[in-house]
Amino acid sequence: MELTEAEFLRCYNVSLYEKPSFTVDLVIFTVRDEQLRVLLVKRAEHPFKDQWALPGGFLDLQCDDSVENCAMRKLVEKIGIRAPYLEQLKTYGSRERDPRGWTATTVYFALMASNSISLEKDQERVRWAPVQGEGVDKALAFDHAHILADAVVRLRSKLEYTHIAVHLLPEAFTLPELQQIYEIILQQPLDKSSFRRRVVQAGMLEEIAGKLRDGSGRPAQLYRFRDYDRKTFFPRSISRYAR
Amino acid sequence: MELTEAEFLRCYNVSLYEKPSFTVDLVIFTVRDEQLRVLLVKRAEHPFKDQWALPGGFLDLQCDDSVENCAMRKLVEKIGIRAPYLEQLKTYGSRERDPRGWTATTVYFALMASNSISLEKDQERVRWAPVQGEGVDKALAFDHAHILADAVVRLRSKLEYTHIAVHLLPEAFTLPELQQIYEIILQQPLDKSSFRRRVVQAGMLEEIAGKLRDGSGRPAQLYRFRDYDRKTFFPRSISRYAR
DNA sequence: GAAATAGTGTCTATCAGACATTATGGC
DNA sequence: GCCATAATGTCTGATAGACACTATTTC
Repeated sequence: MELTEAEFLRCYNVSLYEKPSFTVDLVIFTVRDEQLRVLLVKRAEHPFKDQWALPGGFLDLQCDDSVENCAMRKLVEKIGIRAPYLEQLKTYGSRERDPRGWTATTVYFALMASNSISLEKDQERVRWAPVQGEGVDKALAFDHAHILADAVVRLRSKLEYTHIAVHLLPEAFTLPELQQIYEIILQQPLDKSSFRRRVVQAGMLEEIAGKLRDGSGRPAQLYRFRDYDRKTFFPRSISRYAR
Repeated sequence: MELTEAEFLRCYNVSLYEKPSFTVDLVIFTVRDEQLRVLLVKRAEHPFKDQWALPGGFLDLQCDDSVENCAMRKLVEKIGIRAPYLEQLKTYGSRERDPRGWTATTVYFALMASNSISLEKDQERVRWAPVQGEGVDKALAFDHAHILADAVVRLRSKLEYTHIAVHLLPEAFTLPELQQIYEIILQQPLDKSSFRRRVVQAGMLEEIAGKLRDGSGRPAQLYRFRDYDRKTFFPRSISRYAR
C-alpha cells in the first residue's frame, strides 16, 4: 500500500543524506577616502587563524528562517545596521575550499554609505580594506580572494546598467558625488554632461527642493533616489569598454 | 597553550553545527517547435509525489567534488549529454520551502540545442514543457514555479546583451535561425537588418565557408559561433522594453 | 574679479529601427 | 517567370562623447 504524504513525512529521516557544512559570507562594499573598500575580519579560530577573511559564518537553523535572513542577521551583527542594498552573489561549494572538508557558502554582497559605518572600532580585527583592481593587498582565507574578485566584477558590471551606486551614498547626495562614485568604481573618468543626462533622463532622481550642498565653488543641488523599489535600467552601458 | 592548525583540524567535529539539507536543481531550457521549453520530471516520491518538478537531487559528498560538478552529473543523468551552457542561477534556502524542514537548493540553468535531446522517452514522467510567460501551465512542487520564473527572467535578460542564444542551436546555424530563437524567447519580432548588423558587428560569428542551408527560398549562409570562451557583450540592449 | 565648482548647450559620430531593394534558390 | 526567403542598402531619429560655455558661490 502507498503511504500518504502525511505518513511519509512522519517517518522521514532527515539525516539520511550526508550534508555539507553550510555557511553564509558577506562582501560588504563602501566607498570612503575616494577608494572602494570591502569589510574584512581577522579570523579568531582555525582554520586560517589570524588571516583576513570575508565576514560570515554558519547558518543557525533555529533563528534563521532563510538564507537571506541569515545574511541580514550577520550584516547587522558585523556593522550594526541594515544595509540599504543586499543581493545574493553566488554559492561556492566544494570539497577543497575548506580544510575541514566539504563546505558550501552562499555569498551575499552589500552596499552601504560610508557615513553609516565607523572605521575605527577594533582596527586590529575588523578593517575596511581598499580594493585594488579586483582584490585587496592581503592574502585572504579559504577561497575568499576568488569570491571577492567575483563580487568586484559583479559590482562593476551592475554599475554599468543599473542605479545601484546610489546605495553607496547617504539619502541626500549631489550629482557630482554620484559621478565620483561611478568614477572610483569603474576606474575611469566620465563626462559630466553625459553622466547628468543619463541619470536625469533615467528619472531615478528627485531634486530636494531648495537644498544645496556647500563646497569651495558653486553649491550643488541635492537629490534623493526616487524609488528604491523601482528597477532603473540604462539601455546602454556607461562605458564603452567591452567586458 | 594554542593549538596549531593541524592539531585543531584533527579534533574538529564536523557535525558540530546543525546543517540544512542541500540539493542541486536544474532549469534546463531548449527551443523546440517554436517554443521555449523546460525539462520537468514527475516526482516519484513524497513530498509532492506525482507532481511535476525541476530535475535535481541531493549532493553526493562522495562523488561530487563541487556544487558545479554535482549539477553537471545530474545534467548527464537526466539528458545523457553535457550541456553546452551551464550557469549558476541562485540558491534558495529556507525553513518553509520543503515540508521536511530546512533545505537549501542551488539552482543551475542550462541551455541546449533541441536536436541533441529526445522528447519521446518516458513522456509520462519526463517532459519538455512549453514556457508560457514566466512559467508552465502545470503546478510545480516546492518553490519550483518561483525558481522557474527567476530562470526565465534571467534568460530573457541575458539574451538582451550577451550571445548565449547560440547555445540553443546546433554548432552550425543560420542567422534567420538565430533570430528566431531571440524572437521566441523575447516574445517580440525583431528587424532582420538590425539583428544581422548587431550579431555580425559583435564579431561573434564565423561563416562556414561554402555551406548553405536549404529551405523553400534562397538558402541561408551557415555560421558557427567563433569562440565559446569569449564573452560577447552588446553595448545596447536588443529590445527597447524597459525592465 | 579670480578661482573653483555646478550645470547647460551644441556639434558630431554611432547605431538601432524602419523599410525598400536586391540576390538566389526551387518550382 | 514566379514565389519564397536571404541578404543588403538607405534614411531617420535617438543618444553618447567631446567640449565649449554659462552660472553661482567663496575669497
